[in-house]
Amino acid sequence: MQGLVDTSEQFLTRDFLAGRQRGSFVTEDLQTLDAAMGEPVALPDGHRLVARGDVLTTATILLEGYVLATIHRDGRRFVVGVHVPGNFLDLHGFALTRLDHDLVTSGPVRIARVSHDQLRELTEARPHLARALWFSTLLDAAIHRQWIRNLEALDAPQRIAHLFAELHARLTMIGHNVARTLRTPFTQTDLADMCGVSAIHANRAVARLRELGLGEIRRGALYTDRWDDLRAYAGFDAGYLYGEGQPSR
Amino acid sequence: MQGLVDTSEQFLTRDFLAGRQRGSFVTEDLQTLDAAMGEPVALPDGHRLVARGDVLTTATILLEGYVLATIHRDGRRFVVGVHVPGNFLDLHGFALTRLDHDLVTSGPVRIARVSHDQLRELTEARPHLARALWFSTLLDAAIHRQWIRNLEALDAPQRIAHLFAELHARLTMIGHNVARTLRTPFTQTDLADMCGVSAIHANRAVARLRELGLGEIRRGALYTDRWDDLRAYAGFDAGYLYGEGQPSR
DNA sequence: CGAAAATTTGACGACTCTCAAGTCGAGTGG
DNA sequence: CCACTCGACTTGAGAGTCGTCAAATTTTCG
Repeated sequence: MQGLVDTSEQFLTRDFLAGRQRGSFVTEDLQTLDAAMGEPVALPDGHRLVARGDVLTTATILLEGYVLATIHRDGRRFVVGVHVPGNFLDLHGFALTRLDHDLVTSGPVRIARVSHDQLRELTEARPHLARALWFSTLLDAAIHRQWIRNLEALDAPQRIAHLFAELHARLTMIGHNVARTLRTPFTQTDLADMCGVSAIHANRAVARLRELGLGEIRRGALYTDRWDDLRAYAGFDAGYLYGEGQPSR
Repeated sequence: MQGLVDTSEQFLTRDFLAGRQRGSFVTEDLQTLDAAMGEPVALPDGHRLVARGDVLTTATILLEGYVLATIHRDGRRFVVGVHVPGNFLDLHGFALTRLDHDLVTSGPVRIARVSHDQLRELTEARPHLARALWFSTLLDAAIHRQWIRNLEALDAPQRIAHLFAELHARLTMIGHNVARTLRTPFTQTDLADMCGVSAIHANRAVARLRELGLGEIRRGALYTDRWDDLRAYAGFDAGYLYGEGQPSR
């Protein structure tokens, strides 16, 4: 039934900027980038791809799975970002040399790498590609800003709802089917660290969403058929994701 | 006494990436960028330079003063970033076309603009300049990540302390003298909106810092001679600002 | 001086944290 | 198949942080 024709690895960059207005970014740029990438690599859960302060010489694209950006302090972990397939994980390190955070897999993951040297050549030869790569890092920044707003504006149940609403939108952009079930490898502790609350309180927040009938979260998966209500509850507005639909207002 | 020789406007980009490892970014690039910029413009307090969703055709550098990045929701304002002189305010709009947030002056401000068209020419002709501009937006993102961590990890007094510690570091990089007094135009309501707490609670947090002897905040200005203690209290680590000193760990 | 804005204080309730204990679930060895 | 075990999840209680409402005080500025 499946596997007769496997196109999933035909283009490593298939999901890169998928669902976005790629603008003057042409197929040829994508193919060139694709050709520069190394072989896909599989990594297990909990693998640290990059540590804060490491000097980077390659950039990594996420093909499958989830990766968390974390900052540690006094033994506690704080999650400052989530990557989904199609994201360059450490492209910030191309210009910054080092990252200010760790990158850790959440669940099994597949990635592919491209060297900074090749990236430098490609970007100098292809302005559109350079623009697209820049664009993708600005997208990260826009998501960061939304997370800041969420932490400033929302309580715990709303933050968790917003997180899943965002993942729903981002995964939809890359063609995942998340109509009624959004599966993730996240434990409630992971959710807590992403939302800036204690694990115990995250549990109560999950219970609250269940009470409200907005969704049921079990072992990382959110089951719901009320996405609109969930989004409204979280104050979710997809503008900041710069999807190819309408502008942000 | 003043004004005999005014060098402050000789280079509009004087503070751009000042204090950072500008790397292969050469003086010639700076001068070229400088030449492309329009005349400086003065703006009053509370002026909105850019509204969320506006289609941008220019980029703006901040010459003097402070500008807040804000997101609004249900009539409430949330501050997601602060700009100091030398920052490009809306460079994200160069690749994104629109911004996901508003940019509003806090106190009197001076800016200068450069058109996207000129910027496009410059960046395509000068890879180093393109890299430097990209770098500066990644710096914004790194600051965003730190703010996320702060909101996740710190209580109100610590958040305010961290904010001033960050401003101290950023202003020092561009040569401001903030040895014992850091002046800002921020009201306690501004501080509250930056830290994700109510204005009343921000007031209590300010009082707490005074009680602890870490500093006195009056009309936006922080008076202290205990910067080290303030930084320790806030868990401040300058690595994320990518100053030209040491790496982030 | 007088109006408006900013700051301060008090009271009470809501949200969230920590400590402690108990339950559930998947995988292991007998 | 059952007992065991470890991690994840759940629940309860008490305390700390923070939000809101209300009102007083101080500062700014026309």
